[in-house]
Amino acid sequence: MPPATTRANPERLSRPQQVAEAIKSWVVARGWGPGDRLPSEAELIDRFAMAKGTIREAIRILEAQGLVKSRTGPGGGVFVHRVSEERATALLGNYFYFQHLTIDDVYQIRAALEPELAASLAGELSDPQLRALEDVMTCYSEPATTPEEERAQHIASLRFHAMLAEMSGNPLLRFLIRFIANMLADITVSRKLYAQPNRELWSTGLDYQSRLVAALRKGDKDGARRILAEHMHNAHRLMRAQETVLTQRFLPEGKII
Amino acid sequence: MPPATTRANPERLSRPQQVAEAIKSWVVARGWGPGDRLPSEAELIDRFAMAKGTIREAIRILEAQGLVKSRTGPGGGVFVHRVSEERATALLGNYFYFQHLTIDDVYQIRAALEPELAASLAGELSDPQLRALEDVMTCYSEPATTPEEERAQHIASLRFHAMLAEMSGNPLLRFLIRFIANMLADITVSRKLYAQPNRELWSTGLDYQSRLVAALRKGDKDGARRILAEHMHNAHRLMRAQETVLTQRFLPEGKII
DNA sequence: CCCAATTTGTTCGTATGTATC
DNA sequence: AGATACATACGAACAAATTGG
Repeated sequence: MPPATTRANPERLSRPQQVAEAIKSWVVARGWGPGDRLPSEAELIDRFAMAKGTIREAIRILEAQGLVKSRTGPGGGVFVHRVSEERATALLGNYFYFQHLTIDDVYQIRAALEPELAASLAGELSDPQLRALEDVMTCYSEPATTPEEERAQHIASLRFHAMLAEMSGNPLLRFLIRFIANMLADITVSRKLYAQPNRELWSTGLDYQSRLVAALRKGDKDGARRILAEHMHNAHRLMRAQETVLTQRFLPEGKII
Repeated sequence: MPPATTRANPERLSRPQQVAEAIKSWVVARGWGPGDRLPSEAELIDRFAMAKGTIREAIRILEAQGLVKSRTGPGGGVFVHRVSEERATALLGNYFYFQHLTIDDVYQIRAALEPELAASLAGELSDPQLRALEDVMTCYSEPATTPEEERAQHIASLRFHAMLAEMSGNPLLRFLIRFIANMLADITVSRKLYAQPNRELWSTGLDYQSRLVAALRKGDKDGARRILAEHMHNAHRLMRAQETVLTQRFLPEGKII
């Protein structure tokens, strides 16, 4: 059993949970991977000597974690599935739903991670990749005239960062930056009604990003790091000034960015 | 649109999934929080006009995500539950089970985050907190004589970092560092049998950590940042030298650190 | 200590939906 | 179109756990 090293805590697992854990152990022990088929419902009922409902609940647990997918029909069944980034993002988002994150919290992380990302990508990107980044920048080549437009530009700007992360060869860095960008994109900006679009946010953001792409193309690691560090510092300052608040809601599974 | 030969819309949700999403929406819309009770199984069966099994599967989905807990008996029921750090760690670990993380990947993140953590804590810790850190350090005040002992010291050293993270007021930073420490603690060190315990790892690690605690006590932010940065750089180098490999396995839900 | 009420947990039999051949 | 193989859903009954009298 997976928690063979079960903790002293006498917290018992329900039977479906036990079955789910047992199946996970099978998968690991037998080296099964994405696409491999688990025993059919009927077989599982036999092997575990449990009722159909119990087995089905176990499958649901694994499915909710993103570890399996099931298909009906002949040749169907339950299959091991690589946990998707969307699922992982949604599940981790559930955790932070109950934490109170502030703008400061989020930007402390961004300020630490994103410059590192930029440095690691400098000189490593292909021309199509660099052009793809420039394409996103065209979404905000003109200053926004309404708060709605500005919000759309803000999201596009976050997509720029998510795309940058996507190009990293480090899966951990990639996930973390994209996760944070998704959280920020999911924010509703609470702003006084008379507030005008922030031209400074637009112009400095655009300036930073074009300088960044230039540094990336040149292979200037230190420059890229420094530019993004400044960018983060500035974005943090401007976000705070706008009294942006992080609203608490469950992230939908579909990715925004 | 593509002909019928292509697979049917994969976005279709099964009924239990629909119910689970609907319940999540209720919780958010009505502002329910941890401890609040969901309608009973019987009520849900009525409201959704679905069979008991279907409703139960929906509850299981929410439970697998760590969002609810259920209790039997009078006064029992299904209750909204704050997603625990352990659960979030296990769920996110499932995602990285299918990614191939290298030591380099992990240390790129540690090198970016941990110095920032140290700087933010300098001068902010109470005497009991600083003493707690020093207590953990006593676990490796003597050099290890066997590979097993060295492994135990390595884990204790990771606990030091996890404790440090625990003291941060930033929930995001706290989670990320503890998550990574847990992953590293879960690693099995694959080492040639004739390899001797690495005295250098021990002595430099101990030295760094005591200098760090001193800087934290003194409130020397820049010093703390620099010490931890050097520490990470060195640990990275030594881990690579030892040909440590990241084994892929599902993290058990119980926290190691 | 037992009993009764309440609520989730489990079982079984049957029927339906869906994809493949 | 029909047969087959699989998951999906339903409903009624029973079991187990917890609380309070």
